[in-house]
Amino acid sequence: MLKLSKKSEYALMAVKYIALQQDKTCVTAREIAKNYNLPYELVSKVLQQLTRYNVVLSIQGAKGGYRLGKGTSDISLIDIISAVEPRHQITNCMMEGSSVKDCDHYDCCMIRDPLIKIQNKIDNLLKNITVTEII
Amino acid sequence: MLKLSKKSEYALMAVKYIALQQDKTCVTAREIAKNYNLPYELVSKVLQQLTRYNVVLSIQGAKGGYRLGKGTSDISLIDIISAVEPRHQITNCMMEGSSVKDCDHYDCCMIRDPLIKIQNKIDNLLKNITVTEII
DNA sequence: TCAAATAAGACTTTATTAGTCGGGTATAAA
DNA sequence: TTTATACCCGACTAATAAAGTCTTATTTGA
Repeated sequence: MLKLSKKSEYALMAVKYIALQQDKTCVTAREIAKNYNLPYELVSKVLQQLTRYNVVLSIQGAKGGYRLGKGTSDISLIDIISAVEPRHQITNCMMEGSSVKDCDHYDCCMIRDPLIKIQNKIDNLLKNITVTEII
Repeated sequence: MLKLSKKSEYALMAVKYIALQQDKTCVTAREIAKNYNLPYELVSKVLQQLTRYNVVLSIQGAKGGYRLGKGTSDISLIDIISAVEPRHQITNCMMEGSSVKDCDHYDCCMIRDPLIKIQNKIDNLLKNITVTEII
């Protein structure tokens, strides 16, 4: 269905929000959730995943929160989406080390090559849009 | 997750299969299902949807089956995918006539415009690949 | 020490996708 | 005119994935 998950949407919103508040030392998950009326737990979870991939960095404890891990022009949309959606591939068979076990038609599949090309094009598309462009 | 549905995969496989058998007057759903070991009912359903959108045309009755509705260079991947997956948009809010009811953050959404641009780029990508290119 | 914040994972609910089934219609050929 | 083969269509079920909730632990500034 080529549909973006809520996680990805929330991640994009969160990163954009943080990017727009760069004057502050950091921004809390609660603030983002409140501002956009999103479930706090999910926003929180998404930010934790973004932290693991260094898209944002976290400051723990009271007065803690999140700030960007790099400059806005160094964060591409693929960084954000793949952080929260590690298996964002359009089909199972194009994941790292995929094989017959991921697909009943691995051997006879006639559409894998074209799909891999499409996957690469979509990835490039998302790679070429940075946070700078969306703020 | 930007993942393609099985329906779309089967549709692509079916169309490619038919395109490769153009010497035959038509190809049955059963033949396609057997050849790729796909569930017949699903292949059948997918072909019916492709028929509605004139991607293929159906010949009813005994000795019936399917053949392409247009030339291979006139069928793009977006034709095939949108036939079986009418709501293939990356988010709900970019469907024809979408409004506040489709999204809790329609009014305050800060990422809609960039996402619409991405949607358009993906659509163009799929529009520019025809069946000719994948056979 | 306390309050506010992140971290992490288990769990539940809901939505979507995938697959199945049954009955209907069309048509070539015996 | 009967039969076999094939498309047509919608309802249903099962499986999977996404979305959301809850609980507990850890960090740290005041």
